[in-house]
Amino acid sequence: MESLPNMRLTTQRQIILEELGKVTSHPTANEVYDMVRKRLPRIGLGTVYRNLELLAESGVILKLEVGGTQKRFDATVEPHYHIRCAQCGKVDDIEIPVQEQIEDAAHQASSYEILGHHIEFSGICNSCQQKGMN
Amino acid sequence: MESLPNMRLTTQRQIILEELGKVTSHPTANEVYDMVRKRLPRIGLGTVYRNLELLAESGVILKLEVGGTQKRFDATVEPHYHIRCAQCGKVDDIEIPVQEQIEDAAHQASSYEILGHHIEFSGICNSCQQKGMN
DNA sequence: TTATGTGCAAAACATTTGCAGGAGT
DNA sequence: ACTCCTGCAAATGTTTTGCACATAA
Repeated sequence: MESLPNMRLTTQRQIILEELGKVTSHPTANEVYDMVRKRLPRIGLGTVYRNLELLAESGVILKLEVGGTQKRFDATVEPHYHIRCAQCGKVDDIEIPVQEQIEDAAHQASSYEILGHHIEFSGICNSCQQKGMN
Repeated sequence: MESLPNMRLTTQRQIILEELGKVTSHPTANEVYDMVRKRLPRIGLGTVYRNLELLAESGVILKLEVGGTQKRFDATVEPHYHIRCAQCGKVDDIEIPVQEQIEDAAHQASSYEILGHHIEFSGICNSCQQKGMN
């Protein structure tokens, strides 16, 4: 989990990490591609996917397996939960305490070796609530 | 949420529902397709997708947006949580009490209108634990 | 210098959709 | 009859991969 183990510090890697760090919006790979392309116009989408995957594997970033058709990425690796707008698909952090004790409950209830958990709320975001008013 | 509202009771629909009801394994669309094809060899994969989608929309079945690349489907619509094997991708139910109160916490913490929540544990299933021993 | 990474394009998957013919009600 | 539904195949969207060249260490 140290930073960038076994990995060269390439320009592409660096800029992907920087751009992901700038936003709180949990972008998809394609959105990261768009952000990065403004600074590195010749970068390939494949490179973005490869790097996001590698960075997630080494724990530098988080790969979110939330609802919807695309994976999303998050520069914040500390445990936290998410809420996803059922209307527009946007994903935000939700600041409620991490429920460590439910992993004990899970351990009691299951023969799996428990590694972790994630809570995803679904709801309607502010701007979709607005739009729904007319 | 009543059963099959606004929907014709076609053979395909009926058998998809029956087959999904037989298993507790949260199959993917493709797995449902394989199950159903044994009884209806000429059914199309598109039909399976269309019906799973429709049945999920009307609340007759559950569409699980869990980790992994494929959506999974569940004949049990009562709220419950899942655990996914980090190794083989298998998804099982996990029988811990539904944490209703965290939706109140979420309501306090977010400007979203909260609709629901889901908890997904990750772990290593029995048979993958076995395999890991050698 | 050499293993790792990149750009590009093609391939691989998962899912959706258009359409002409078929079947519930 | 009159919709709604199906099978088929093609299209779409997302992610992965092969390969020749480039580059960080």
